[in-house]
Amino acid sequence: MFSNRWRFGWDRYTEVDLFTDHNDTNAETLSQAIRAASEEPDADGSVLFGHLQGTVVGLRYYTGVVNSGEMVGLVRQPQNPYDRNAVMVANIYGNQVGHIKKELAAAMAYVMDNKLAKVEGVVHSGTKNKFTMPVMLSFWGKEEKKNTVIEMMARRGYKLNTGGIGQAAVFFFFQLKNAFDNLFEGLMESKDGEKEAAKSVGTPLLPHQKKALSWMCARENKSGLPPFWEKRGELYYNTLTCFSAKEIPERVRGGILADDMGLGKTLTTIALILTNFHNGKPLPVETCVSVTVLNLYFSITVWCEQHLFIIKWLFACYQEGQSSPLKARTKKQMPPKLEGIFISCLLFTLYAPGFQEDLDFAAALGGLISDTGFKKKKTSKKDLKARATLIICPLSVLSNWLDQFEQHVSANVKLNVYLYYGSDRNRSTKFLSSQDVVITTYNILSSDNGDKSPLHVVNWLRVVLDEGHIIRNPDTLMSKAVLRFKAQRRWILSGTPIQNSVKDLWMLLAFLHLKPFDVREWWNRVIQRPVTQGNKEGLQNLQTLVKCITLRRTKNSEVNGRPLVSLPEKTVCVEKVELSQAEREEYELARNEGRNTIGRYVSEGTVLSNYAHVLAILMRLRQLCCHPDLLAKTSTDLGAAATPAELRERLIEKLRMVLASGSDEECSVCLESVRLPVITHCAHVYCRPCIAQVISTEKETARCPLCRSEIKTSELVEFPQEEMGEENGTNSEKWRTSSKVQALMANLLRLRSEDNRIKCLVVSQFTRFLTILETPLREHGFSYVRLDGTMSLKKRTQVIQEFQSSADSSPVIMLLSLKAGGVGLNLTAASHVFLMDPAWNPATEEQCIDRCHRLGQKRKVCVTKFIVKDSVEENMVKIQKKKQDLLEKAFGSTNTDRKASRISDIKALMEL
DNA sequence: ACCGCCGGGTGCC
DNA sequence: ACCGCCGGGTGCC
Repeated sequence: MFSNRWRFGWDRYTEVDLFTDHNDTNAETLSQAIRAASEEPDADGSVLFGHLQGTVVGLRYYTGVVNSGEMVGLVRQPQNPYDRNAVMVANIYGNQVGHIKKELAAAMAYVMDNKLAKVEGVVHSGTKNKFTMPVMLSFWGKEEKKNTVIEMMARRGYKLNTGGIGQAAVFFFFQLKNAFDNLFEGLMESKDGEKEAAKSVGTPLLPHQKKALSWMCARENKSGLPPFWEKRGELYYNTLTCFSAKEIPERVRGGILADDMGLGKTLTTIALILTNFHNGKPLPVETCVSVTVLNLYFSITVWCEQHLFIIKWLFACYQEGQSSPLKARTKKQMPPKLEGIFISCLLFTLYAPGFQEDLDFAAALGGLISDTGFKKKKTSKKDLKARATLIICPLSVLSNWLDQFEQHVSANVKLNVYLYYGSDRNRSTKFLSSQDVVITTYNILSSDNGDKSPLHVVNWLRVVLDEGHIIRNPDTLMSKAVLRFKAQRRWILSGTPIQNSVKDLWMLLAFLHLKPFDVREWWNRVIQRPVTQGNKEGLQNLQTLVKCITLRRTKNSEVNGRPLVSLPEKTVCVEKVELSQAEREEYELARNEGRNTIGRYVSEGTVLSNYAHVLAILMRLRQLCCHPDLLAKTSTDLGAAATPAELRERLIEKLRMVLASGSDEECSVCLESVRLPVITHCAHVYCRPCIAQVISTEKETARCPLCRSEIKTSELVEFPQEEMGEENGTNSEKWRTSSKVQALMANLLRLRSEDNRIKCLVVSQFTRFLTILETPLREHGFSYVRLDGTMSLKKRTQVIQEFQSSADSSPVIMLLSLKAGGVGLNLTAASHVFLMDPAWNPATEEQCIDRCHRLGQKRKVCVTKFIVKDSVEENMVKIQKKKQDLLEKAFGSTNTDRKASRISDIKALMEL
């Protein structure tokens, strides 16, 4: 019988399958096939064409089983020797279940091979017999392919059931975003208790850091069931995919630490590395103490009679140790009886200077203590030899990691940290594996790609992705590289795990090997599509999933009723500024003019279609509040454009006007400040991805969210690249002051007279205003630096370093553009913040203030907001308050609400 | 495998 | 006996 297997090869002898355990090898290739099949371009714009009841045949030849309700994967098998149209059916873990019946397979093969549709299967009723079973197929694809596919299938006698397919509701990002904000909130409750860090961690941990450490250790050590798995009788059952397995599903060892910036993710990670080695023991590290002991041994043969026997014993052990494969470090725990001698030895070193180091002996001694003193438990399914933790971070924080290791690891502990960076980096895998920590950057990763890259050969104990949201795009080289690491434990550190949409999460879960969602198809079907279609259940599942693997605390979180971190007091005061006679006259003129125009729009009901103009009017007023010279000279009206080129020119001009001032223009789709701005033919500005999303969802019927004019992707106008970041020289022939400038200078001079080392942030949305402010600062001899969005990364870090320096010569003022820099910016050297002009979005202001009011701030922080009396600014502040209220109860607000509130905002601003 | 399909055996009722 | 019917053999692609 056994030989039949070979003789008959592909033949139909059932023995073949009974003898072969292809669960492992075949499942892997099938999984790969499914993965490959679903790694097609994003299925985002897909619509459901229809359903079809099909049949899976040949069940008896395969080992894969399917439960009622379980999803299955459909993979084309063009190489099948019996039928080149074959479509294989596999379960979630990639075990083959059977084939699609051949006539249906022939029809499907055409559709699948020509990428007309993606076909998905669900087995609704359980297996009635051993030979075939029904499968519900659904066809998904681009709207324009829909009819082709339906006709195609109909011609072969398969009528797609298109009934009951409702048009998916169009959900804008912000509605999801609200849900996401919630998604990552409150992930703190009832996690584990606190855990003390190993002794080698030199910095005492704060309570919330001990909690994080405890949670992280538990995530690495405990072997409970992963999310959505439960035990049902003898089987493990996945409640989402309805898949069940005999073996306990592999648990994700790791997760996402999504604490807010400044709560000490780095320190906690360092503590984790030192505290949780194999079997929950601390990382064995060399300590100077042990080295000293050996020095002693070699330097003095007879030192103290009462210790001689121990030294002899140690030496004996050392020799014995030579023959056993010992861990080459001193474990932190040592037998109590030895502690005495270690201390004695330490004391002795004070009297016996000039010893040579002998690391070999130290290493052996260390190994001996752990291996002979404490017998290791043989619990290892895992590779206990894995030692090194690989940390990948953006270049900008690399030095921070090195500093933090320096700072937080006890002085007497020697931790091997290798910086895998630069062209002469050590590529020896043996060397890398032997390190305690290897640090590298995402850039190195994308160049050090390929299977033979040293980073991909090493068996890591742990891989940590700092600022892990960097890999959210799965198409990048580094994302692909990150998935191929061999590691036992995987962590993602990120303050902002979701930036735009659910899609951002997939890469993170794939990196963590959260099965089955590491295969894109299952993720798309179970989470992404339900969620983007606004399915409550999908969102709930996502929430559960995230909750299981994420720890997130914000600066405002509380533990046992006490704030996580206590920051110095922060006071915010508003300083009302009176305009001068001349300024007031100019302002009133502009205001009346604008008020008339907007009033007309309001009564005509055309506010939203003239939105760009309304914004321009408001901008003009806001600029007048700061400084008369801020006014943009160019202000062409969008009249009837003669030619397309002319229209384009005018649109660009509009866009330039909105952007040039550096104001915080907000996209009406995502309600964030615009990224990659584009302007529509109706002159409304959006982020390109946001408006592209709207257009792709609504297709031909797409309309501008603000004015409902028809919009097309081809008609979106971008800002010409060469003009980006171009900063026109100020027309500073004759500089003049303004009331706001005066108010600021009065404050700065007063502060300097109190303490000339007080550092201030001076913040404006208008970069040109910052330029104007430079003149009086120079005149009064203030040393200042400037940070705005136009500066290169290198320049930025340099400026920040200068400003943060405590040297007497360091600048005391930073001119800061409101939007410049990421959230990570650390400007704790400043204790005073001057906000020169109110922002539309109060969160932007908060974020800016938080750059100095954050962990590390030692002084009280004083924030001054300058607001011009009787002006648009005062009204903006009122609306800000209202917006904040709205934001707090963010859920339930619909797009129409937002539009209505926008119109009423504008009316309020103009006091109409 | 409680079906369908195939092909050989068979042939009034 | 160029059909129908019966019953055994058989069975994914």
